[in-house]
Amino acid sequence: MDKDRTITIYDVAQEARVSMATVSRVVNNKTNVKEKTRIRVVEAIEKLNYQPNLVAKSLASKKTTTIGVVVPDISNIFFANLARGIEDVAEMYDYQVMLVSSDNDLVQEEKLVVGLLNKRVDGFVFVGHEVTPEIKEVLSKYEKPFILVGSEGDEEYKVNIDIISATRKAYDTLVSGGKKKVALVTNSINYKKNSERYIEGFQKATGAKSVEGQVLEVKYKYEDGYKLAERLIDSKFDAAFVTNDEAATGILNALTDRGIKVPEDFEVMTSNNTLLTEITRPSLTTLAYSVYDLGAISMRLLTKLLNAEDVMDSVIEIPFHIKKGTSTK
Amino acid sequence: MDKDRTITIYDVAQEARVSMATVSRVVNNKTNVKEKTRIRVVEAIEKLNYQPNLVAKSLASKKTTTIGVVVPDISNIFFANLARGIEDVAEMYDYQVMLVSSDNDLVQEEKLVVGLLNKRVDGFVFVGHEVTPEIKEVLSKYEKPFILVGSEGDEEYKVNIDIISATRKAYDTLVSGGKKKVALVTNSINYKKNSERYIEGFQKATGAKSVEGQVLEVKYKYEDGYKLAERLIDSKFDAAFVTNDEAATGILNALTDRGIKVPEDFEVMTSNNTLLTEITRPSLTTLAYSVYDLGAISMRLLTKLLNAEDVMDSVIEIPFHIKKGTSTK
DNA sequence: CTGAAAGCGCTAACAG
DNA sequence: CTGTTAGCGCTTTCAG
Repeated sequence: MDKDRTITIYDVAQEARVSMATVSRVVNNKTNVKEKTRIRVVEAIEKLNYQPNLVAKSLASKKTTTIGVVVPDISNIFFANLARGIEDVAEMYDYQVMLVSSDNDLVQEEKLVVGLLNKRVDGFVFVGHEVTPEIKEVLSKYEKPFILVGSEGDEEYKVNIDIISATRKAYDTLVSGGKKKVALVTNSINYKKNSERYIEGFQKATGAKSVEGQVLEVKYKYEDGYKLAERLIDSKFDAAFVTNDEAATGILNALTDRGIKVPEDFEVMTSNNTLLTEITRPSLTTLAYSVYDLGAISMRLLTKLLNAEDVMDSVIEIPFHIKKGTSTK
Repeated sequence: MDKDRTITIYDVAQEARVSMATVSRVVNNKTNVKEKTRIRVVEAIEKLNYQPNLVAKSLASKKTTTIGVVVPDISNIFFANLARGIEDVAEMYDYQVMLVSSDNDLVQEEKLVVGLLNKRVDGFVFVGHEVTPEIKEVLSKYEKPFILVGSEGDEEYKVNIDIISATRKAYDTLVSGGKKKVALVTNSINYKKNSERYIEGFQKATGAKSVEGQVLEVKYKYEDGYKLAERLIDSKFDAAFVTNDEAATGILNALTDRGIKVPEDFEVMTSNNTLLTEITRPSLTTLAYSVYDLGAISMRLLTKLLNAEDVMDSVIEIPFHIKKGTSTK
């Protein structure tokens, strides 16, 4: 009898002179166990230092208590903050998180999702980007619930800010500073549905039927924003509302590096309320809301779905306000 | 016969008129299968759209092809970059990543590790912080390999830069700019072993036996750095080498916000080469190396351990250089 | 090269 | 309140 054998529920059962079923019951906190037996079992568990094998449990119960989190890129500070919120509440509810970055590559993403599905995650939260029809199909085939956070789309479960009204407020603060020609800088290639909302808000704000020529495209990267600044200047814009902090930071720095005074000659506003907005000089005026909460709330919603709790609202809007930095007047 | 039953290896076996064992062999790319049979099986797999249940596989094989990644805080840009490197190579080798943030809370961390262990992850990478003896013990009991990345300690497998020589170079670039009194700003509370190295390097660089009074404590947060600046000024330092970008950024901004000219009156240097170093004005001079690679290399090392490949070096040092920003002369 | 059969460690009726 | 008994879906000897 080798000592290093892994202790199973069966060993505990023997030690406590009960059946495996009873051990299983106390391990899972089922109520129908006599107090005296429970104690005996608990003692046996401690004596043997029993640790449950959760993969066996998963196989038998068809639940893994792990969820998949798909972000475009975990090294982007916005997504990282959001992921942290997800992680913390996952942990509170005893879920583990499998994290993957999709890089906005749809083919890649489908592969990743299938991989997670084969590991039988119980559900998903998709961060910051929509879900393709293909992925939605496989998700529904496996009957796995999923939440969209920080993005738009016609899915059932979503948590986000009200982009349209946020954009209107952003526009208002820009023009109230005396600016005339404001650009909307967004990424409609990788974040299509989100962009559509921003554009819709922008239209409503400007009162124009078409905002063509006023909507500029960026990748959500510092460098990309930096490069875009030139076009902003050439096109005689004097303000920009940017839908991502990294890009906004690039724009801001490029502007000041070229000697353009912010906010005197050009105002810039951003959207994510990350640390970056505090770091730049001038600091960035931003839509303000807790990115962390966005994640936390979406994960909480998912736990409700997984535990068949009532969910009052399948679409949750997070409140926001405008936080003044020195990049606007 | 309901159509929605999940397709198992058994169904495939029937369809292909072979045994489960054979299906298992082709699924796992074993060589000992006749080409003709293999084809029949593959066709059956495609016809039925069979997807393996990886948790069943894990239970039977005692391997999960998932690894645990423990970071202090995924919302810290440095760790997020590192995690991305880990994630990418994990994916290349068909591993999934379970990510947890420990918040430098040792008790919490042990709980998290035990949780991952119960899910039978195959190995760990610990990012940016040491592993307590308690955790090491449980790890060895389960015989799970682990890598330390971005931190020091006496563990077997490590990947990091050479902190001592890095600190010396940092010190040299600071004094070569004409500074006399340079501070080492680090976090020895949460990153003890790492700090010891920095301090050791600092001692060697200054040639002093004691560097007391020159070593200041920060948390690795922007706010914390911001607050610390006052002490730096009061103590008449005119330069600082900071071991974390967020903290360094805080110091830099606090300095300039108080009207102190950087680098004329005060030089600051940082360590992580993250985006933050480019964003600040002046930009930060930093130790330069690929944080992403740090993660990627450590994960690659782990795969070697898991696949029983030869590992030439159990301790890997990543090359680095000094990247001049405008925060030093 | 292929099949039979015994698990992996746990859950979940079902019976008592 | 407790025990018995099938599985969950796959791997892995061991024969042949």
